Amino acid sequence: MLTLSVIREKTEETIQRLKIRNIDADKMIACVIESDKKRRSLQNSLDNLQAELNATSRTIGGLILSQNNLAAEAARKRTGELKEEIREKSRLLREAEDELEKELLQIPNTPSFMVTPGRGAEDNVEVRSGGSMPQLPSSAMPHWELARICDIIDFDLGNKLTGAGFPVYKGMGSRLQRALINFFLDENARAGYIEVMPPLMVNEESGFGTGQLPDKEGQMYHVEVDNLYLIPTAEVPVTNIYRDVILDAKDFPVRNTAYTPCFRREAGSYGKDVRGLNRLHQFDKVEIVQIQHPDRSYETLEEMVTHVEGLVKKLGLPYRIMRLCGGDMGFTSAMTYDFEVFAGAQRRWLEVSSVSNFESFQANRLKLRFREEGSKKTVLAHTLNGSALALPRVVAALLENNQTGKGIHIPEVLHRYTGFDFIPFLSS
RNA sequence: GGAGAGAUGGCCGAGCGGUCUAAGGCGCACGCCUGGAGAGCGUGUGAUCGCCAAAAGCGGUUCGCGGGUUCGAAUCCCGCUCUCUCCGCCA
Repeated sequence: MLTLSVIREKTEETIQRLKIRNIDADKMIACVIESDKKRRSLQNSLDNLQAELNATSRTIGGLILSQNNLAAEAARKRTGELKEEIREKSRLLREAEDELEKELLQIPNTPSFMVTPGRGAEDNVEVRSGGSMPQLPSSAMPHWELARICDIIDFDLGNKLTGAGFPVYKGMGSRLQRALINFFLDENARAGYIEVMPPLMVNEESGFGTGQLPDKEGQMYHVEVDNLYLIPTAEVPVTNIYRDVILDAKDFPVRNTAYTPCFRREAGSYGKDVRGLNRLHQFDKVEIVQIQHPDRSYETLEEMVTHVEGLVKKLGLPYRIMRLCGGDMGFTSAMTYDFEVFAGAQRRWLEVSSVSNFESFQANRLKLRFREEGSKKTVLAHTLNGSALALPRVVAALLENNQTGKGIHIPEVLHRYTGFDFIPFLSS
């Protein structure tokens, strides 16, 4: 949610930034300004009525004690009138507040001026790339075939237990998952991120804090009896650790990393996009989160991108880093870099990480603030997060790119975690 | 799941219809004292909204959350949430 005072004070800048998303910002912002004016005027007159009521009430006790019954009665009558007016004004104020909130919630985050305007994925900007493209024979198999003939991932079995998009990892496949999770967590810890293990379900407040609620509840699994949501990403519980928190400037940067399964309904997805590991309802991901001073959040974003790039490099995967254009960015982000790795058999780029700066958009919902040294004023912090990394597509690319006629080579950095360096095809 | 107790400022804790503008303590900040520190003494001490260009100042809200009673609620009534204790169940 954008901050009202910023919309009020930097109206033109806000509109210009929103236009990077290719949306009609003028009307949205004009509406908000109008509603805010209305709200403030109501608030002001309500405050005055309350002040008079308080003052009058305070005199009544004294008047009764001094036996001034006539004056006491008059004062009583006045408070009665005031209360009636207050009731009405409060109702109007609440309506105005609800209206304003509704309008504010519909406005996406303002992209940074560094973000390129654009409509969709075709306008994204490739920032850099690395790794070498695999040279595979035409007989190379996609990962779902490889997973089957190595017997490391069983999609049909998952289908039986739960449904499509819930694979069962077996044997070396299961071990590979664990290895990747531990590798990522260790690398993140070395870079200064403190590991946390959050709950996998969150309440409504948390869903609201990071921007999944309202409006995007269709993407989350909802446990109705207890009104809890299965997390779509560790971003939700980890960032919400800092909901309603006031930090000191010297606490920055706050860095956390967490491994969690992630649950996404992915309603409406179909076709080759969802083949094999390309899109799942449950998948594993290691997330990094930072809370940073507004002056330094973009440096931090670059630092996080470099860190994620290091992970991809160590795994030896061919990658490219895209800076998303305005039209392709998520609702809550001010700037996002996507990491894509190339899966050699499918000959497709697969997104494995998304690293974003949310500026104060989430912090405003979370009421996540900080105080400058020696200052009394609270200021909204900036939140950032990124995948480091999401597993399924990494596994897809590893399997496809490292296949030989006999099995799959495991990258060197993982050997100490897997305990093996090669997954052989089963002799049929 | 059953029974009981409770939720007060950064923390502990008093208050049980007007003097709450929330006692007292701890913590923290500043000042005095000191060669320096400590002790001691003094002063201050949250969040949030509005008025104001801003600061200062003034006003509103805030004693778990939401309603109600009352001229007036931390205090009385109703509902909800959470915590603790005991019992039950259980990895």
